[in-house]
Amino acid sequence: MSDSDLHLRNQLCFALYRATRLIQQIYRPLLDELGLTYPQYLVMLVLWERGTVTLKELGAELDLDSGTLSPLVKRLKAAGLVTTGRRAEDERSVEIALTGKGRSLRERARDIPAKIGCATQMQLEDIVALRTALGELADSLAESHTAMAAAR
Amino acid sequence: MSDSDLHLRNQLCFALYRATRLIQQIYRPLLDELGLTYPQYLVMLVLWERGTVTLKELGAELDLDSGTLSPLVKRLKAAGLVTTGRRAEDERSVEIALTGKGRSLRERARDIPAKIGCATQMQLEDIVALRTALGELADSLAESHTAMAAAR
DNA sequence: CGCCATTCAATTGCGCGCAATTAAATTGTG
DNA sequence: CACAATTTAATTGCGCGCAATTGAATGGCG
Repeated sequence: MSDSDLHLRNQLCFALYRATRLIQQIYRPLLDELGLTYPQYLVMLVLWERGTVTLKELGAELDLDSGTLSPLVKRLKAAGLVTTGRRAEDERSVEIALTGKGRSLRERARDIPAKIGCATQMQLEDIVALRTALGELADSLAESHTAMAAAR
Repeated sequence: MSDSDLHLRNQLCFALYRATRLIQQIYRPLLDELGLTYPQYLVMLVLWERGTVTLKELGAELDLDSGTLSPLVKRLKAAGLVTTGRRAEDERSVEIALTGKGRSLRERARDIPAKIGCATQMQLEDIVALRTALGELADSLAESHTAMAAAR
């Protein structure tokens, strides 16, 4: 344990924070053309995979809660990309479904990953390795977090 | 280029986004004890290294602009951790300096990196490798971004 | 020197993230 | 069945991030 641990550039967390914001700046002009923000794009990715999801499932997939997702989905709805409605079997749940417009937006998003990959200047295998390492880190952090929450 | 590129879990960007938010959730209870948010903590790290910085230098270090930093510094000032003032040689610049209270807060922050390291469940060498990879990614993204901005 | 361009910070507006609260529907239990 | 506990969303409030605008100080150039 040394003082160097408190140096900004020695912190994994700052490296994550910086890389995350920089990569979102690469996405921004591409997503602007689709009229989406980055979190909205993530929601659309889930919908393009599944067609229909509940808000709760969306939250589990993205690690986000209703405080973030409710207003976000409301904006997607206002943009005509999704419809929402309570589930008949359980009226607590909200189901979110793609509209035709929402589904067709996927075509215009198709070339985004390639453009991003280009900006990273990385080999595909390095990207995959980094993604895998980050996924494992996130999983153990999620575990630590729920363990700490349970201890309270 | 296949459709799988549009799958959420195949995106490096989502792995970054998720890991960043999860690690900040580990920081939160620790920083709550110091009365800091995570971005405020980053600013304090820079100040603990340098003692005094201008807003511009702070922005260069953290990749943040005055729209984010001005109100953030105002809150640190309200908390009695820093003082601010215009530089005599150039009245456009704002200099931010630690107060005694701000400097002494460092003692209470000293054990945070170790606690975070613990939560990651990673070996130190793996953490360093990941941090290095993220730094390189961020650097090439920053380069792509300025290149694209210049093209406009 | 006079004037225009540049630099630097502050402000405004908007969309997240997230904690905390509220409200409604459902489930579990006596 | 009645009633308490749980689940699910929506809302409120606050602090970022970031684009865009504004205003003041400085630098450059004729």
